[in-house]
Amino acid sequence: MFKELNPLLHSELRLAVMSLLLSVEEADFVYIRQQTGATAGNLSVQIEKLSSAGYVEVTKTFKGKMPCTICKMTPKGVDAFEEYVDALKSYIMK
Amino acid sequence: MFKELNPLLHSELRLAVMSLLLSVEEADFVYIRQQTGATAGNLSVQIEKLSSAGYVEVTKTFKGKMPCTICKMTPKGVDAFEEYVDALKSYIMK
DNA sequence: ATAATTTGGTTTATAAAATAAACTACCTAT
DNA sequence: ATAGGTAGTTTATTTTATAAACCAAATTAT
Repeated sequence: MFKELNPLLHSELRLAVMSLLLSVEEADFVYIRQQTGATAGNLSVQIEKLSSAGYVEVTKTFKGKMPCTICKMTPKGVDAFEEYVDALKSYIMK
Repeated sequence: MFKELNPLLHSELRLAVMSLLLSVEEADFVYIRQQTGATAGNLSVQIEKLSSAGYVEVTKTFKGKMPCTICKMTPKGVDAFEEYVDALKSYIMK
């Protein structure tokens, strides 16, 4: 009847991050923050969750002398996202 | 960029209940429980939330001698659901 | 008849999640 | 040197979801 919704993706901010990364191939912390409107603290926590699930790969570099955290979706992340969208459809399509 | 997701609907069980009620016009507690696989306690809490938001109308009756809680989607609930689905699309359609 | 069991729930307690506030470290301009 | 900004992280608080415990009435078994 209703498919299970991956709780890691069923979160507004994490879903936004994933959606963003799906379309841009790579994005840094500041950009994601701007696009989502999230607070830095919240974003930091949620990216860490996506990272430790293996859905996004996080690389810490520097842009000049400023730290720069780059995020990139993994193939596993793409799969999870697609499965989530598919599951969602069991709720929103009648 | 990303539309806000109504937090009342962005919950697996409440979404399932709403989705169900959208298609059946009216359903009792036991039926919803069967279809969603939820525990009675969880379902009771979530229906109460949908009810106090005015998204579903709850009528307590009896079927024979057994209590029977009937739920029915309200127009406000339909609107909220549609808006939620629309908002979701800002995340899942690229 | 009365004792267990089941049904249809509600209430309360606990676990998990989201969010905000506070903090670190480093840079920049005054 | 200190005041303010950037790029985050950590910690604490609030909210939410879920499960466990409970209740009342009905049913079944003894």
